[in-house]
Amino acid sequence: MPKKETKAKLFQGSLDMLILKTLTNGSMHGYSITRHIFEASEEFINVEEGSLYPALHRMARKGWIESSWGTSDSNRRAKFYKLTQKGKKQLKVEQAAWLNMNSAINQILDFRLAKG
Amino acid sequence: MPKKETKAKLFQGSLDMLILKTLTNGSMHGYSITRHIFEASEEFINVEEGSLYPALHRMARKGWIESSWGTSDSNRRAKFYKLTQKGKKQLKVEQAAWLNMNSAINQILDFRLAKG
DNA sequence: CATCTCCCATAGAATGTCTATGTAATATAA
DNA sequence: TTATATTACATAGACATTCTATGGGAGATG
Repeated sequence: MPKKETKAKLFQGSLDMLILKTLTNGSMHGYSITRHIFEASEEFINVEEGSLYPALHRMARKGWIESSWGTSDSNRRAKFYKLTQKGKKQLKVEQAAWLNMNSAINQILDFRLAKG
Repeated sequence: MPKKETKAKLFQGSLDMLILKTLTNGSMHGYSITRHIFEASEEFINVEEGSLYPALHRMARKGWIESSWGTSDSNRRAKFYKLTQKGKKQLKVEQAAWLNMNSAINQILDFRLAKG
């Protein structure tokens, strides 16, 4: 066996935020979004296509992102997504929630009984 | 309306870790576990009973915790759970995964294009 | 011309959390 | 002593999100 691939599973609920954040770097097509997330996370987070596309469609339905067909760097048909104002607001909301939950969880992980 | 209760939803996959960690403080019954988590998180994380008990049963099935009936501080019948060796190992695994994912996500959130 | 990489998409499984509901015993307040 | 609140366990079913698996097509590469 080549490598201990422990397949880092995403915490459910965090993908939207990662996509929104990635799109603050500018309009991007789906495939490219996963590449960015992969690289930005030092190859730790690999968003599966079966997670990505449903998420993008969901987010478009909610008005957080908008799509338009175009041509990718490698000259292929690709659907480009860009953040809407609503999406920018949503990102802020999700980042705040993330920070709160993050600190709450870390507090529990470091929790020590210091009574008396 | 009294308060803006934005109901902090748990990221799916983190509850087991919180329970395991809580039980490192010693044997505890279910209801008490949620109280501990609630207080340790500064009243941010309120684990619903519909989440808690299925989680406990799941974890018992996996051999991470063991249960036995006893009497609570308030003199009621309660099922006490304690960590097994397997559970302690599992906690380490989940904490490591949490730290990795945590740092990966935070990296993305702080991601800035610094090319050139 | 074959293969690889890029790019989109969906169905269905798996998982875990939530809401809602039910039960029951003890503690507390009226 | 009766009503209410709190403690404590439990499950069913809804819901949401991610995953695996699969399919297709078009341009790049050898």
